[in-house]
Amino acid sequence: MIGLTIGQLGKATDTKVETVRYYERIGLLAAPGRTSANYRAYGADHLSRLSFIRRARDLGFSLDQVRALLDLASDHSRDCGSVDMLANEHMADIDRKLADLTALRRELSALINSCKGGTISQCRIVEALAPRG
Amino acid sequence: MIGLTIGQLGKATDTKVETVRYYERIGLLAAPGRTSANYRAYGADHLSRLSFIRRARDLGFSLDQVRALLDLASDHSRDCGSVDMLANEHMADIDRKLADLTALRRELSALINSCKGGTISQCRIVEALAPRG
DNA sequence: CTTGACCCTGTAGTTGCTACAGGGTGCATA
DNA sequence: TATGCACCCTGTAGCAACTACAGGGTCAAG
Repeated sequence: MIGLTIGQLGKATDTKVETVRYYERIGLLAAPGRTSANYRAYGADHLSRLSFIRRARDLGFSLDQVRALLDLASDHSRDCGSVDMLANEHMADIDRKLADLTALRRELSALINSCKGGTISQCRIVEALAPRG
Repeated sequence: MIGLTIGQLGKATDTKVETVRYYERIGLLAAPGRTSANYRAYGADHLSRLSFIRRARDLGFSLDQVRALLDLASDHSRDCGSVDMLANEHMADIDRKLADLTALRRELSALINSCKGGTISQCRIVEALAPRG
């Protein structure tokens, strides 16, 4: 028990206080002990777990994926294949998003290049958006 | 007045019925007339406006951006520079997201490659996520 | 002893829908 | 005529992942 306040924990993990409480509410972070004034008092275990959560979130894992990762990580004797699988699935997600965004970018870029100025009534962007407008 | 039902309008624009009603609720699509049975009856103007909305959404514009585009597009004599600006801002957003995702992909890829199998306790992925875990 | 920064709970807002529940309508068919 | 089915209506609650209050209590410094 090192007795961090919620604000200190937040600062240490770059997490807003409300977010920490939110993680507690949804059962991702265990409820800590309380001081006599009913303040949350966090220990080293909370700090490391929240660090894990934030790092995984930064890498784009959903809260559900983070939960799964935490479950997997807690069993040290388990084969790490399942962790690898989760990471690879997430990688595939990212690749899909990249492809989508790239296609979008191309289309929007073509649209923007088609605009040669003038008034809205001649604007190719507006025209392209509303084919029968 | 061509008298489309909400279902027909939805089919024509590839929009779910609930989504059409949602657009009406938030004031993006004008409330149409009603039949004697209180069914919504849409006209050509609704069809073209909803087409515009859906196309812009497909291109990744937010509803707020769509609203702005619709406002701009309604004034035909206006210079189209403002439309161009909005499109360019959106393009910049896309580029930022692309850069973020690419960085993420690189980081995650490095993480995945570091895993050489074995148990969780030796797993570099878990290790990298929880530096002091 | 007061000011300000922190803490507490609980609830509602954000974005863009989606999914009911609990009803009414319209058309075809037996 | 009844009955079934697909469609329509309103209103509300849910999703992710927070964020932002409102309306209070606590604590340390000056």
